[in-house]
Amino acid sequence: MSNYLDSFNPPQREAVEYCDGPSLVIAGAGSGKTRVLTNKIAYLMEHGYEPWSILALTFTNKAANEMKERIAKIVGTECARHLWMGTFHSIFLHILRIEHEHIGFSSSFTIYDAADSKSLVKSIIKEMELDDKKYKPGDVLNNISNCKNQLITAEQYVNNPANMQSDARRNTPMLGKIFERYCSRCKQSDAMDFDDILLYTYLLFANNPEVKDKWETRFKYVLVDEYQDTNFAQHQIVWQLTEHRQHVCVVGDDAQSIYSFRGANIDNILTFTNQYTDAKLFKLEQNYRSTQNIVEAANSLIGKNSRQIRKEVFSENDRGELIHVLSTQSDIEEVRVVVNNIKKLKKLDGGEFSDFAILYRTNAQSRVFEESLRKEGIPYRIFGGLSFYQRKEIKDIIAYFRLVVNHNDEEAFRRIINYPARGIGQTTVQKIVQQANDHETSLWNVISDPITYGLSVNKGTATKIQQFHDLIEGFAEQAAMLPADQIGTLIVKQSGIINDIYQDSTAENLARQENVEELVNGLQDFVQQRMEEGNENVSLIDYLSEVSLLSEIDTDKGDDEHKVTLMTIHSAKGLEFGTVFVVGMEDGLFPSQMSSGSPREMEEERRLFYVAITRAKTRCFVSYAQCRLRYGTMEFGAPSRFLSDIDQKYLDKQQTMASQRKNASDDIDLPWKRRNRLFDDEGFIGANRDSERSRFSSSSGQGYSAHTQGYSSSNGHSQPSPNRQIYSSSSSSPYSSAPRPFTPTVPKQETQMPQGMRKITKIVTEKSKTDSVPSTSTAQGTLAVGAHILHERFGRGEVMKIEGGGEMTKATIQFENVGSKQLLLKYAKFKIID
DNA sequence: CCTCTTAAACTTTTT
DNA sequence: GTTTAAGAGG
Repeated sequence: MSNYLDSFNPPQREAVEYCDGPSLVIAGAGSGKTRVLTNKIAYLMEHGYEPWSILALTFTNKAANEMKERIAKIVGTECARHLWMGTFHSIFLHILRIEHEHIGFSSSFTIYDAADSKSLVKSIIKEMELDDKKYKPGDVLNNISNCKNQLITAEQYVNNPANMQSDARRNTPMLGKIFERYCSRCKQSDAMDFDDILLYTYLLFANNPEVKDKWETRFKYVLVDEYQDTNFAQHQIVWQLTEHRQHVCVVGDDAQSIYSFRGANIDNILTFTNQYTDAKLFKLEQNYRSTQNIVEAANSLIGKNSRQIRKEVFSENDRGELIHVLSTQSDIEEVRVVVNNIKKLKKLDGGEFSDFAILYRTNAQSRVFEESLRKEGIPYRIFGGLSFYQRKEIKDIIAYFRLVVNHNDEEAFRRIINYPARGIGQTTVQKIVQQANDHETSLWNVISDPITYGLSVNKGTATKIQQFHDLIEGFAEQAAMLPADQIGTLIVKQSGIINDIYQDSTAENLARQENVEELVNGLQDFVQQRMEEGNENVSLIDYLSEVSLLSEIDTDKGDDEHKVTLMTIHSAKGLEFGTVFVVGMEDGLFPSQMSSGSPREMEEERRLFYVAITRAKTRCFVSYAQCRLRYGTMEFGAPSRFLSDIDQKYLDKQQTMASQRKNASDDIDLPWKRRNRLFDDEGFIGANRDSERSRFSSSSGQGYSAHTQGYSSSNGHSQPSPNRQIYSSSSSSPYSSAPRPFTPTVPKQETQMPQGMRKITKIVTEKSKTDSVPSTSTAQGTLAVGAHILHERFGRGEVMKIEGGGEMTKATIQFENVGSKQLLLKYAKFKIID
């Protein structure tokens, strides 16, 4: 018997060792859930289960990776590598690719992200000439998503009279039709959205018993983490895979179910023992993370919910401090108080900034904190909001990758058909879509064979389309042979994206350049890592499969970095911090206005607050502001009702600002200067407030770099990881950028251009030289470089450059009074002088 | 066909 | 206050 089990408490140990039948582990916050899960997997492997016969499902890649690492420490890297461990989406995507022919997709189908889905719904609504006030794309998409999570196909939906009636009642009778079209369009595009991954997995198993048997036989034991967040589809898939052997262990905490908006059904965990009738129930109730005060306060809060599995979470840690409630006048003041507390506590405890987290309900709240932290020179990392892969330039490149891998991908096609601008506009795209719809085929097929599909465009446009077609086709040929990083680099260079992004060095473009470099570095890391692991799957499609399911928190590597963490409560789940600030505790914000409708939703919000509080190990602050700026207008809010849900004996209601100022002299970290500023700033609240904000935002042009900082964290620290060193400084890639230290207040590095960038600029100029036309004819005669012109609006100017040909000919003109402008000669109104 | 300006919509939470 | 959609002008 292994001795590592000795360190477990009795229920933990029982949960690890019980492997004969289904089990449900209810794991209170901080009760060592992950430790139980990882050790159970190790235990299984010691008891005859081969690693590849164990399936462990999580909700985030981060959780999966973390678990994998921890298991590797117990059983060794080699062994751990063969485990089937990952998110529901990534595991089943993998299986779907293997079994693609059973579901009518090619093996290289692509994934639509939320934006793609929305864009497709939008175009369908437009094509059907429906009113987008009545059919809001977001709502429609939600409907579709909910159906899929309930395993309802479009076909079933329209064939169910009940649905048709309720849609008619709600004055949206065409919902079913949109749903159908949406699905057929996805299929036409050989693409799946997130929900499809689960739906098609279920259908694959349901309709192909031999396939189901194969996988059910392979997975001799199935474990699921965060079971409270599974939706019906996920629940059913787990059932499909465990029906016969019933070797399943699910772990979760009903009190932390916070994803019902995404279809998560708390009933899955509440009624688990109904479906698996022999299931054993284990309760992990000892919290090892937090102080007694925090645990008991959280208990008193969650006790206000009605639907839950009874349990008594307790802590044997110190009693600890009370939960501090901070009342502030305004959002600005809230920020100041929180930031000051961080500085004060950091000094007091001598800990790291990484011990602190600021948690909020909505991403929009992060901004003011970000600005203040930057101003104070406090390092921070921020999650959510615009994730790396949602940035325009990144999405554009990914769209190229997708179209190269899957020519039928409609959303990728639409995104890049005219990026970089190649003179194929809306009208042309509309024509292509029209023909594709009429012939029930993909956009790509239409441009591959325009004559057969009756695509009528003028000759110039036809040539441009053909060129685009050949460009993608050319990439595809090479993609078949090259690893992802090489073909990726090739695409970035030859698609013209580089020309577009590196043509000038505005602050915005510099940030985009950094992001593109980061993506290319990521590509190289991806290939490198897989090669090192002996994994041969390093093609573009392998890369896409991975990144399309990545979220930002997953890509974060630098946990050990000394930075304050800013994130939504949702993304904080599973994490812990010494000191936690839960901010914006006001009715309407938290609980959110949207969830005031039903008690069910209100209970979910309460669970969310429970999650927030239980992230804290030693200290928890909760703050609210009496007024805050939202949607650009001032809003006044009452303290969150949840504050009164906590037993008041656990709360320390701190003084208001007025009395705090009186006592400020007692405060070791409020020197005169700052106290003065507090008074000064007080005057700003109101009239001058806007000027303060604009001062912030004017610096936020450079703020972009701070944001990027978060991503390049992996190559931003003073001691670069060995991995990074090899790849980012290699001369084989022109993308290398020097690691940049954290410089919160230093403006742009205009003066010093990174080596790599100069190189690229050179490539660009060389290229545009060879492409450029020395002179061109206009109605007025021949226009050549060096010619002087008189423009109707801009006045006198000199022609500096002429590029492009035919209708697309552009001239760069240096005007005497208004500077340099690019003019499309077809439209520009000017006369040639001399 | 492109780009700049202006108007409207927007904020839950995310794989 | 911010981002995106539609509209005008070149």
